[in-house]
Amino acid sequence: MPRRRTDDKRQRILAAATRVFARKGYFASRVSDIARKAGVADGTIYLYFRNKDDILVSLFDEVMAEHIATGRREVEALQGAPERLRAIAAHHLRLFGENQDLAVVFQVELRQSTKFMERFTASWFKDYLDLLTEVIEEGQRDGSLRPDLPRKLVAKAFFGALDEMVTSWILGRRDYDLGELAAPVVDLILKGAANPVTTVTRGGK
Amino acid sequence: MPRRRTDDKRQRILAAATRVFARKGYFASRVSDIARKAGVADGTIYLYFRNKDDILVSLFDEVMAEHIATGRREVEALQGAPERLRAIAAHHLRLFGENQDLAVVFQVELRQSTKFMERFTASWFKDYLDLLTEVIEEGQRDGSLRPDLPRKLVAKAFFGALDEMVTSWILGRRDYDLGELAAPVVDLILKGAANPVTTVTRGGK
Amino acid sequence: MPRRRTDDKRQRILAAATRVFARKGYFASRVSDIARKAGVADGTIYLYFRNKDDILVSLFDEVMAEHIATGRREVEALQGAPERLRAIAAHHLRLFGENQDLAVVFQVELRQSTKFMERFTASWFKDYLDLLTEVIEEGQRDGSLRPDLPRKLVAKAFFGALDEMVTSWILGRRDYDLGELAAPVVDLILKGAANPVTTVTRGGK
Amino acid sequence: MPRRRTDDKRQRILAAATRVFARKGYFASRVSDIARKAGVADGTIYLYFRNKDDILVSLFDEVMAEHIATGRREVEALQGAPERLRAIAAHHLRLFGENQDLAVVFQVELRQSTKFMERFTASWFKDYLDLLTEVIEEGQRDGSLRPDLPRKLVAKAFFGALDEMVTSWILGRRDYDLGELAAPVVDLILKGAANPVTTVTRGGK
DNA sequence: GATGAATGAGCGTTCATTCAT
DNA sequence: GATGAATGAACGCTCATTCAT
Repeated sequence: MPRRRTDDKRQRILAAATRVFARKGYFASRVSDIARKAGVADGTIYLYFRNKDDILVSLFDEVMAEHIATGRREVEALQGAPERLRAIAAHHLRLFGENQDLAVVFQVELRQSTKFMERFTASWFKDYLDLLTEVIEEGQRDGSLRPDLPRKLVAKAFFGALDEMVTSWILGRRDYDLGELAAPVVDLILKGAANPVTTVTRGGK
Repeated sequence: MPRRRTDDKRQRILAAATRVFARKGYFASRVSDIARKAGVADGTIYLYFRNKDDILVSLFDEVMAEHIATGRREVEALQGAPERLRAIAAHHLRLFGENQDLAVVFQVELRQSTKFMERFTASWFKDYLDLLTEVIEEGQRDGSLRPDLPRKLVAKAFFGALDEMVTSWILGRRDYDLGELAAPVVDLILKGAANPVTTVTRGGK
Repeated sequence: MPRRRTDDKRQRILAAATRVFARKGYFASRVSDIARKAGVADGTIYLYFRNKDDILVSLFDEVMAEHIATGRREVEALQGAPERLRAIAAHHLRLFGENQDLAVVFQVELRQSTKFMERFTASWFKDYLDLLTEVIEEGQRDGSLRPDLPRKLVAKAFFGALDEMVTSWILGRRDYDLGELAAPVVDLILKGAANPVTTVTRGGK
Repeated sequence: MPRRRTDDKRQRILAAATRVFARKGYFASRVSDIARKAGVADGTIYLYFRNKDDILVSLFDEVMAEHIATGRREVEALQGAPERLRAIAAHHLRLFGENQDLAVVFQVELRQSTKFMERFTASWFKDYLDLLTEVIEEGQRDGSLRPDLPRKLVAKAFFGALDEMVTSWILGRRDYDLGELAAPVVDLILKGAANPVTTVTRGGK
């Protein structure tokens, strides 16, 4: 067995875990299933991860760290809250639409227990919400967004809407392109579902 | 210990299960924990439920059946999509705000596996989404809602926003009233986050 | 529910137990299965039997007591060991051939444990063997049977041969008449499998 | 405790199981009893056997495979059906006389359910009966055995007689040598229990 | 570093038996 | 006598983790 540069093995284990968790669920997945799929011995897993939980947590931390960073970079390259929210939504939906196993793990398996949920809330979710809140705050400051809505609430609602798109898609037939929902979702969140014509007409009087 | 006859026992088991699941998580909860809390013998649980899964599923089915029915009744008593959406949001947030253990079970424990998720998606969630979709459809027909947005997408986004309010609240300090978020969430979904002033500015000449 | 003369119930339970044990095996049979088949409540069983074991043991004791008595009576009506052994064999094979459930219980279920085996050895089997031994002893005394074979051994071999006929039949397709094996088995035990012609012819020369 | 590698462990488990099953009976024996006696952890049992049933079945299959092979070899080294039947009987009785725990398992525990019985009938018992039937057939062909008796019936009666010797011995005080019964049993089966002198004399007159 | 055999704690579920009615 | 709801002890098996090699 050739000694590859370490860490190739770590990646193989994470990739294997993503598939196995997505297909069988976290609890039903055996550490030995992951080991087999990764082509390593059971014990080897424990050279790279503290325990089974740590695999799930690491999987999540590493994937998310990268994608948040990317998201933040993209956002900084754009001007205006609407444009930025559009970019974030597109990024979010594309990420999961293109990595279905990851989506399942993220939308379902990661939410097994308050233990994971709290961890995820405290780390990645907080960062993500902060990013959204900053964008919204800026939008409120520059007048593109209504100043009377609580920023955090808007951020959560925006996330909730995106999150539900992903979950629905995961649990359904997945026979449409998840990424294409970005535009209408952002449109809804920005302009609202109410008919402006009516309002404007009346107001225009 | 007296040999009771009927199914106040069933209710006691469900109530005990709600507490135990909420505090320890579904997997970490032992059937014997539930039995002890309900004041019955372990075996008695199996006179009322097929197995541990069945407790969770029944818990969910029974609570939700009632609350959907209530929701639908409330909706029918009101006129206009905006009013109705407001009622649904208030109902949704109040339900979980007032039953925190139930909220934890519903937001976290029930979503831990695709098995439960799919069940929940196919039954209660479908009904709920249908209710929302009908309300939205009516709103589009009577002109109160924009006709250019896909109804299902609006329904999902609306649900997602509410769902996220509950989850955030559950995982946070719960130091505010969940029910009071109904108004701003509905306001956001109806009017949007974008600043109508911009539009008005043009009109404001 | 009419109060039949007691003991009809006991018989119904025993009959039900015979069927249930034969079909599912003693261990896999539930007391509640027997109760259902007998048309009584679970608890009622315990008014007639001490416990599950006691059902099997009673079943066995009662059936066997009768059949040994019958056997003994038949034997006493006949003259000569050969005739008597023929009658016993016919009786034995007919009993089980005509009561297949009983045969299964007797050949298989009753032999589950040394506990049952020892009980059965000490009671019915001992009586049966005594009967056989007496018949053989008489045969040896009156010159119809070889005096040089240990009586008990002949009795056991005779029983073993019959027992194996029943067991084979039970486990096989049961597509022949068990009772018809009585004649050849007795013929074998009496005259032996060796070819007498050869011996006699040569010796007769 | 050192981590051994191979399957002296398997043998230790089988040996332990034989003792435990013989002493407590199959059902009353706990997997943990076997593990303790074998000096391994409970879980280790399941590295070598599928489940508790598999231990019993394997025990049986492995022991019997060897002994049938030995029996067949012995038979082939001898001439004439009588000689061969004598060898088989001696072998059979010696095997169990010298392995009392095995005898108990074989005569009692293995016969506790039609499940095991059918398995045993279909495999080892069939082979054994085939061996006997072949020997008998040859004897009928070469004139040493009566041609008018059904071969299979003789084989079964022979087996039944031996089997009963073992069972009686097991359930009794075991205060005689089981192997020494081979000669009289074979003598009985070959020459019969009837008094030939009487018959021949009278008939010869 | 890598292996994988061994470990043993842990638990859902069954079902014979009891006993208040 | 009869019922059947309730009891709770009992156990086979799994699998995350360890560690001698």
